[in-house]
Amino acid sequence: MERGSQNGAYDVRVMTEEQMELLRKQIAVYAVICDQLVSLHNSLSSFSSGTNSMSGGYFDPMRASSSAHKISSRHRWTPTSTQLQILESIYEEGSGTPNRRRIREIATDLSEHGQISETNVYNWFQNRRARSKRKQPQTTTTTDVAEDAAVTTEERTLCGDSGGFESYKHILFPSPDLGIEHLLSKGEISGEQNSYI
Amino acid sequence: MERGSQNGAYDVRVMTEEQMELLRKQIAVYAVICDQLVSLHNSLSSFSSGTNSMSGGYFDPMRASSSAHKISSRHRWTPTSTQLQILESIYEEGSGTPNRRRIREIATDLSEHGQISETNVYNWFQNRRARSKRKQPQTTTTTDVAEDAAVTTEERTLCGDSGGFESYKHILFPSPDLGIEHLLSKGEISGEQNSYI
DNA sequence: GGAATATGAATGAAGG
DNA sequence: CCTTCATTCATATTCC
Repeated sequence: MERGSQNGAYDVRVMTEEQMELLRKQIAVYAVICDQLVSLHNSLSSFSSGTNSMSGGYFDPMRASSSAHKISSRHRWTPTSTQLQILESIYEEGSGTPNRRRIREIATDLSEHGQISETNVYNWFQNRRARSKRKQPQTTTTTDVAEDAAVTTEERTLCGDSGGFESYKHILFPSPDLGIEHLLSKGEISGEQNSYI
Repeated sequence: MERGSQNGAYDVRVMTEEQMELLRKQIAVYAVICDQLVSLHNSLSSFSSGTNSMSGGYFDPMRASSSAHKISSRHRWTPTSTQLQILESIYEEGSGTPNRRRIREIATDLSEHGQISETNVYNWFQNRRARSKRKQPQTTTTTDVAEDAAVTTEERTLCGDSGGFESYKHILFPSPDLGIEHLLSKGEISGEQNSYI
């Protein structure tokens, strides 16, 4: 890493005051964003549930951050976040079937970011493709259910669409990096708060 | 090709289910980010000010973030009693491995008694089988369990406070569109070598 | 109210 | 490729 370790023994303090300040501002920005999102979430839940109040109300933290994920992880390989990002990128690139050569490349590349083997990469692509393909054949035109709320079935299920979010690259939300000055503009942000810290 | 392209028929709803799901995911992502930021903030304040941590007045992270974990939650399908009975019957029937066609049949059949998808049926059989298999050999010897006890849950290293701010190395500020899947899937934000700064 | 349990769902890996 | 299994996670429920 480029973060100067050549400092010698003194690695304790790695941030300057300005950096610290910057960090605080960023924290504040995220706090604002989060606040807005909470509001949004609230409106969203009340909106989506519509007739059937209970089911639409809660959402899925989906293993967001609760488990610290064991260190040893003896059996199953689990891609690190960096690896996952890279893999997703490659997958998105469209080069549908990475051949053996490509697999090897990718594995070598990813090994920079954590333990990985070619088999892992291979399996990952296999599974990824299969999962994408296995979109639910039941067309998700579930819009009709809303009117029919008379039935006592409290479970307005959402069907198992899950997993098919390979195309979420286009997101509706602004990147915090972009929104930062806008959100904080009232303050006096000096112009160099761009890159993290 | 024909996969759900006829969505256009229903335009009353501005968001499709997928978009909604996407939004939920993003909200969850921001929740995670915000949570990390709060931790970071805490470390920061306790470090720098020491005397008066709250006075800085940068913002109050408002515990919303901790609750933000709960912010989203996707509803989980639950079979109705009728559905469960039918499923059990089919399972008992001995046709142990319902293939794709069978699954589809069952799903169609069960949809008469409540919302259900093929994936639900599939998962149900998978889980049912696995659980049956595990229950059986459980009766006898339990002597072997202790062999590899080294891997307990290991406290969450997420907030390695101690020194305070140097722990920011483990906190990254992912761009939401990039970090979405790994944040949502594993939440292993800490401990990995994420390159930033 | 928190631990223990049951269970739906996600996913890496194996087999064919 | 496709299917299946094993493992793990997250949530809902229940019990103390």
